[in-house]
Amino acid sequence: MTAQKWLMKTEPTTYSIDDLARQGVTPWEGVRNYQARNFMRDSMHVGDAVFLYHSNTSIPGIVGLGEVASEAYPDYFAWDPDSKYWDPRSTPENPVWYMVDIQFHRKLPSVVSLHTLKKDARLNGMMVVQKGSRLSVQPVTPDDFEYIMERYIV
DNA sequence: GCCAACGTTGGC
DNA sequence: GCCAACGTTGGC
Repeated sequence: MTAQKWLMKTEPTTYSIDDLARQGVTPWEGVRNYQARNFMRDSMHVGDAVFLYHSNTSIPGIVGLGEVASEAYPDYFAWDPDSKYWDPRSTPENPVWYMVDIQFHRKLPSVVSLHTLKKDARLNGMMVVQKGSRLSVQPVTPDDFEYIMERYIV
């Protein structure tokens, strides 16, 4: 079975592709949605390829490539009252939220915009182009991933 | 800044 | 268990 592929959103004002480029690898903390958590905890594995996506910005779209660098482990930011990701329901004994480490591969020379993805009929099954799609961690089919790589990413 | 879509919460 | 109210996401 081939490795799963993913799309992970981030708001560039919070954590951008440039921040990731600088850090190289980072814990992907702050995911507070059960479906997204389940994908990370149950289906992600080291080595899975990731599209890094900027949301809530002038040109939303895929801005870089990365890789899952750890299996899921508890998001310890949830235990820190000083963190904006604090959630008192989560404890070290009973973690509610999980995260993975993400390894930077490269920043794209130009954004593969959401607009571009939406225009391409070949991609109209993709989760991110669906109206109202808010999931910040999404699976991408190997077909769609490969197609985007070949068609839009040199 | 607006607002549609969605997820969560809590009263009943 | 239903569903209205509320909060958040994120495109535009």
